[in-house]
Amino acid sequence: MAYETALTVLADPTRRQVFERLRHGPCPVHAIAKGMPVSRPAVSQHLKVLKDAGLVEERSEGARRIYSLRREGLAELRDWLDSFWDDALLAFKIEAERTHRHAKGQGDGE
Amino acid sequence: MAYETALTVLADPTRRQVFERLRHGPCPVHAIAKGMPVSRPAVSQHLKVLKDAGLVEERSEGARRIYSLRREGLAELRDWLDSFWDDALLAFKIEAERTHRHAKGQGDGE
DNA sequence: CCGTTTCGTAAGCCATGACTTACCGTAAGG
DNA sequence: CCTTACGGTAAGTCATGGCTTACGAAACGG
Repeated sequence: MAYETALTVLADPTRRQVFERLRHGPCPVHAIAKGMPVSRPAVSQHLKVLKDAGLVEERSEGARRIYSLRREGLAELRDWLDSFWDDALLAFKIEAERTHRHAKGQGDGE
Repeated sequence: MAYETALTVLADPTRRQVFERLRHGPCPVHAIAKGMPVSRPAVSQHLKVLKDAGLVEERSEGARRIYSLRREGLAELRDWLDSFWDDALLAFKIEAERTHRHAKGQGDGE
């Protein structure tokens, strides 16, 4: 799953709350919904989105669906963030070069 | 700035595009807007949001405002992501304990 | 000085998506 | 069986927020 998906999905506060609720460990839907400011169907909808994004996984246990965290779903987002630090040095180098030949006239880029 | 802010702000595709545009280096507004699917005012609005979130910074240079990346703005989000890996071991340990005394009756949590 | 470039802000429109209630299956249990 | 717990899905409402056009203000250039 692309980092864009994780970003979009985790942007919603309620959905993030659902997600964080699963840090403690696997949990059935009704238990997640309890202590949450929204209705149970709303939680179900959030869980579906989280599952489609690969951020949680679901297993059936009789009548209940037990949801649990999928930390690998965060991997791509983490990598994306890391990539910014990677090219920090690169950007610095480029800017240093530019400064050297103090090109002022066409410095706007693009 | 809290990680929630970075998450919310970077969730929008267009705004993310603006943000990524600055990876190459500082850039005035009109240059960012060029080659973007939206109008210049839209870009300005995105830049304001990004600035308020501490993800970019702005410096005046004559009539133009030069925007540049602020990688520190991503730090909290990175830490938040990292924290999930931190408690992965912890959760594993807890679950292991639970399995040991095979507590079945009150396993639902909460 | 007047026109042009650069940019921010205001107002208004409209699509997206989060939430609700209502309903329908399935499993457990008397 | 019939009832109750559990949970997914549908339909409809409504607020959030991203986009546009229009305008105003500051610097630059002839």
